[in-house]
Amino acid sequence: MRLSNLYTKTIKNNPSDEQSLNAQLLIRAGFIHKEMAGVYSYLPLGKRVLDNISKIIREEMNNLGCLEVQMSILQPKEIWEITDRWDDKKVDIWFKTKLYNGQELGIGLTHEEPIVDSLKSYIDSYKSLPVYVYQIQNKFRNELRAKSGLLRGREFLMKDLYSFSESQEGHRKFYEKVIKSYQNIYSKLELGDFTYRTYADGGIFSKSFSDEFQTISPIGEDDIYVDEVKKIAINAEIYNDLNLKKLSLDKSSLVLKKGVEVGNTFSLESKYTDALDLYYTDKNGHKKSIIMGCYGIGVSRLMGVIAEVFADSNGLVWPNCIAPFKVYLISVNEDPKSKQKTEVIYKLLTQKNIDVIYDDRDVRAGEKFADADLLGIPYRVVVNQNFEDKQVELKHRKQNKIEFVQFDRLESIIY
RNA sequence: CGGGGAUUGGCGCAGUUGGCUAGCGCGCCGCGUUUGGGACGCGGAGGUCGGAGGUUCGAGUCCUCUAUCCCCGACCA
Repeated sequence: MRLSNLYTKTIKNNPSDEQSLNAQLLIRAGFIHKEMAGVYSYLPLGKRVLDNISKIIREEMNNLGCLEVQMSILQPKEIWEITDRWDDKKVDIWFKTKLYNGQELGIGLTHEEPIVDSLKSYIDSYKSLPVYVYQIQNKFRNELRAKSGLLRGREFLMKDLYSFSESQEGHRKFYEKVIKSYQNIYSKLELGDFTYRTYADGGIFSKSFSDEFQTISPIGEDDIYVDEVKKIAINAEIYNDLNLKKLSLDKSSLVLKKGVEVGNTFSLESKYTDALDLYYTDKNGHKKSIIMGCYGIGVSRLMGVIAEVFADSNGLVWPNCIAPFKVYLISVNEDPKSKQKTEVIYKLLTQKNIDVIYDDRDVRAGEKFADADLLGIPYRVVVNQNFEDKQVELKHRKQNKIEFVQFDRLESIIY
């Protein structure tokens, strides 16, 4: 993409209506636009990051044999009344609306009820189980207080996976596979070293713990006790002697930290499936309950967390795999032929399917460097006099040193 | 929902004890000089001060109500 083609632009001042680093930088760099408190639009650059994160999650889900669906945002109230989750006194974060005929509708805040309800049309026998189905969609929650930029919004992108198993053993096995898969996702996003599987309250439906994935950051809302050796943690909400014993955690090796919940997995037993009358018939012809699990990852929240934790004083720093572009290509004005040469390189890189932003603006080099840094593009390539020897200047966003490499080698360095 | 802070061109801000044509920086447009870390000069465009009501000869400055945003707390299937 040519920068001259990008309608967004960077700004030097932090917006006055945002305190959190992630929102400040993402707005300054033109990744997101604030519509109202807790509601953001994703601009061309931000959309690419969001899609790249989704892609990584999607790959992992597909590897587990999960199937992606797109569910409706508008929800009929009847199915929610069955599980007693329609009443505002029970679930106080609903956005609701009405048809002209007066029929009440909910704006999807989660999708357990509708997915279970829809499966009734297809699941009746043990032969059709298990079912693993996921969605990556916007969810809407009327939070009393939106905060921290992308970390707690009223409209946000979320991946939710729902599993339906015929037995506890089957469920348990799959559940642990999802945990593994989540760990892969956080590793790929370069958050692995400081994202902890964290035991948390299982909720009213479950005797067991639920699992949260908490990324350590001062901006986090959760207090968690971390065992840095065992690489697990326990949420302060359930921190007590009994639970420590259950989890064989030793008080003396736990450190209190702030965490951002970037994922959550629940065992739901058969609470929703029973309630909504989704059963299956086993080999012996007996009607049996279906064991359900749900597994969420906040995609837009992850974008905020990553922006937040990797940023430096010059701006954003994206991990390679989710950066909106891999290369920020710059021509310099001191060399009169630089622009022509850069055009050539731009075309070559593009042909090789490398995502590159070509800063073709007629501005001074310093401004381009500053923007390259602010946008957090992993590789900066500058074309100057050295190109006569097929050399271009290469700089990694995360490092300060500049190296000169043969143009042909770029492809092997950039991935 | 309780407490605190904020709201003035696109963005960030300043506006004395109410006083005459509401300023500054960034950005934007034009011309010129520059050209490796957000250059500089000159010339422009652009705001009626979140909204409503009130006090006053006179309100961005005072009063009342209200909306929105941020932070802390409560809350977070």
